[in-house]
Amino acid sequence: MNAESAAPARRRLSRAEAKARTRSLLLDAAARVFARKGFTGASVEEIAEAAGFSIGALYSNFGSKEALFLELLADRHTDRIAEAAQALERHPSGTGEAAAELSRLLIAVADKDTDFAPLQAEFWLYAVRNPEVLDTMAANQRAPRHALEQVISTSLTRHDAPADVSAEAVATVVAALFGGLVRQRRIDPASVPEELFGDALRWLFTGIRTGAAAPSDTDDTA
Amino acid sequence: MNAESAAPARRRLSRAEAKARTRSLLLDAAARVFARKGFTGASVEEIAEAAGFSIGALYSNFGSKEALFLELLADRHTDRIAEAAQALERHPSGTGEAAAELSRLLIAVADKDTDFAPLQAEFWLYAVRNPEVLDTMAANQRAPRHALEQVISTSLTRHDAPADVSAEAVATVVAALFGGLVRQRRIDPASVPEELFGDALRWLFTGIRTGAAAPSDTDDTA
DNA sequence: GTCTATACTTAGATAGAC
DNA sequence: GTCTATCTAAGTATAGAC
Repeated sequence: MNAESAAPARRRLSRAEAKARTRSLLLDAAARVFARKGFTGASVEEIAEAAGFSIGALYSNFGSKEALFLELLADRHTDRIAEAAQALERHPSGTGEAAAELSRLLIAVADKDTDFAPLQAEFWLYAVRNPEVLDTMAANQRAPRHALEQVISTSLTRHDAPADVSAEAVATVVAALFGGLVRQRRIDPASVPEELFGDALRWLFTGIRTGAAAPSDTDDTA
Repeated sequence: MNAESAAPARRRLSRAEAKARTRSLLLDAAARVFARKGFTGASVEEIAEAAGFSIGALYSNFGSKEALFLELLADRHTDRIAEAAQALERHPSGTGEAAAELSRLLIAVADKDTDFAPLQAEFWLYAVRNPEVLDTMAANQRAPRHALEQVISTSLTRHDAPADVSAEAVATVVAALFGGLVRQRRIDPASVPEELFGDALRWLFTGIRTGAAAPSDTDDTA
């Protein structure tokens, strides 16, 4: 029932360790409460209670409610896009199995990790309303987005895609589609069946291989 | 400076007309303030002031802040998806010009109508957190989504797309991609250049014509 | 039908006890 | 390092004047 029995093989926690643990628990609780109530709707009292601490403990670890939120925004932005990139890497052979696994990932995120999409929406809204953190958000995207871009890049070259198709553009499209479909599934699950994301990816990559974008580049001259 | 000079050829407003006008102005102001501050962050005082009225006038027209928000959610949900469908209808010939016009629409929505995406996000968050309005949101989507579906359906049959590709599925993908790219452009405009949406649509429809989704349907038997 | 003044509630943040 | 008590500000909603 006490803290010592919960720790696996560790002695009593040092002061620094205890504080770090409190911080971590507060951040976890904050992610849940912010996702469910929104940034302004969430109260520091509710966050502190959800973590099992008092308001005072929260303010002893974070300067303000906003600072707590910004720490989440900067640190815990582990985009599910990174997982998508890993899923693609696991299936270098054909696009069929990769597409199926990405479909499963989308369904899992939408249906199981119910706090994910609302928290992302809160981050996005905060960034749009507070332009000073726009860079932070863009920076957070960079790593997972780059991973996705790399996987897509090798896939494009292997399938002899037209040279004018940039992996960055495709990665942006895939990520946007992922986020859009996750949201739509929360509104109307029937409209986003399990295989839809995989089907869309197959359509997309087949179309890219066929070289559909090239003709548009010469439109200006006509 | 007074109300009479503003009205074109109309006499003094009747009581009912004046009240309807007040309601309309309050709804307009509410849309702006909710988009900029969020549902919980917006105060009825700020909404009333933005409309040029007092708090009392607001409560004389709406039962509560929530009722005002819900009226916006139900009535002013004129999705930009409907415009996308119209843009597609204007170019029945080839996909090239239609794709270009949809690209322009996306850029216009993202860059000019800066309140649109945040307000949609607020609606979505509210619906996710208050499941009793999920049906309302789904119902709001139906009309514009159906229009988009019809345009896509005729386009699919004209181009001899595989019969197992449903227009509903494609419409969902197009709408999700639209929303996702609009949001991404607000975070990092450079990552969503003007032609990206059009390129993605060309890839998508080329891939569909090629019949890329068919093989996945027989996976179960293998 | 709209405005002014106000009652009531909640939430963010701080200070001092332990 | 965390908790209890409290101060202060802000916001929803109402009641009665005009």
